[in-house]
Amino acid sequence: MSTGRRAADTAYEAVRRMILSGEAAPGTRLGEAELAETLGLSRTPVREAIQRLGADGLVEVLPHRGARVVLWSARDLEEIFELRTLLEPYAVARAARIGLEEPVLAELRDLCSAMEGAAVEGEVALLARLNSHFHEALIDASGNSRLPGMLTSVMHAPLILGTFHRYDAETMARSMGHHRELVDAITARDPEWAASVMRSHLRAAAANLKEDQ
Amino acid sequence: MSTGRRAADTAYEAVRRMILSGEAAPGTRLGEAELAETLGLSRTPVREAIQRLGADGLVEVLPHRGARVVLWSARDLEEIFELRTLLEPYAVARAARIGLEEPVLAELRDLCSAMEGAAVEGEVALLARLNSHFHEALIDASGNSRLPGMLTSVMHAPLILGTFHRYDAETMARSMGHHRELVDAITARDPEWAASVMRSHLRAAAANLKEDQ
DNA sequence: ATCCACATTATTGTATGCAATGAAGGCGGG
DNA sequence: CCCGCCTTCATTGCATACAATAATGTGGAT
Repeated sequence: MSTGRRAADTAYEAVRRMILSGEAAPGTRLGEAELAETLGLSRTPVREAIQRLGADGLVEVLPHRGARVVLWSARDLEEIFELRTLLEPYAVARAARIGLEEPVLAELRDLCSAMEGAAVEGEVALLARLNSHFHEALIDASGNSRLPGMLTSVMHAPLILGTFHRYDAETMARSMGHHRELVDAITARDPEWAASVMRSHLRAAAANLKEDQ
Repeated sequence: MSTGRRAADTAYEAVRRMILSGEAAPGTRLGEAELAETLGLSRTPVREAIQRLGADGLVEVLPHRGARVVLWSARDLEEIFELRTLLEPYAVARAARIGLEEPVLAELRDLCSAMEGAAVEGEVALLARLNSHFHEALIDASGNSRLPGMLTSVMHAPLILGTFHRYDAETMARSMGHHRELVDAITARDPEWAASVMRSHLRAAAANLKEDQ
């Protein structure tokens, strides 16, 4: 990935990072002038960045009224997990059918190990990041070049972060187990197996989210 | 839908229309200054419009090198139809489960009639427009507010247009039949039926596309 | 005291000028 | 004659000034 040298890219990444890290909480107003000053840029690239984030579904832009970091309702989470339940099993089934190169499989296994480590240490933020990385890698491996773009709007880390925070030890272990099983299913080139595990993985996450909110 | 009074909206709709109507053919370069002059605006709102179209997947923007109307490869079509085959059956199943108000069903039936008329008259462009409208209505009826946005990038009329152009009389009649059956399945509140018909509808379209390219 | 109208103000939307980047063409060397 | 470098040019990217809009606060009337 090229470190975009355009100011608009800088702004995009900076604001995105603010949102994903939680520094800019949901509902926060994103004033163009304020951001521009903070980032040492003019309003033009900041404006472009905000629009892009709007297209990503991370901020809500109202004409003549500025932009705010989106607030997720219970219904939003429900919708998001339903769409993921539809698309991600498809992605891993495709990946399993195509078959992945050994280096890619190794990378996935490494991510599993790293996630297990983070889970044990209780480093939830790191875990959320690694988890996103893992899912993104699988989606990329599907061979459908449109899938990653389609899922960006429903794969935002704040959601996942919220998910992990609520996990007890058993649920966490189960989730980590799903990851391993997923890689094994793909390695075995069994699309049905892979898709089923992914469905379980996502429904388990959705159930956990539902139960306490 | 409000007729956006912002210049950026005007530009967005104008350029979008150029592309969807075929006035701006795939591969056409979209110069900011040129468009701005044509539309009687400055480059700023035109730029915003182009970015939005880029997010929609209608134009390809290369840093420092401008924007072009996207060119669809056979692989792109394959990917698109696979994703539609995943998402649209889900949408109609949901619609069937929820159940639609009679006025909505009536509107869908009217669309069927209008499409049948256009098909008989050979008005392919009109048919494509009505068809898009029909599918969009179904997607909106799914009750998942994220689905429409997700599908915009794969529901662009030029593709559909190309599809209808190749249809012979029998294939066309079958396609129109699918539409009617879809509405009936939803009216009967049978999710499985609705989803199956939609899958057939889309696979038939994909097969037709494949066969002659 | 409450409500409405109006002026004020903060912020977004648009235009324009300048800077920076990439492409094209010409010039010189091999 | 062909290849590579350098200059030139068109176009995008960015900054800033100005215009338009919506929110806010104030004053007066009921």
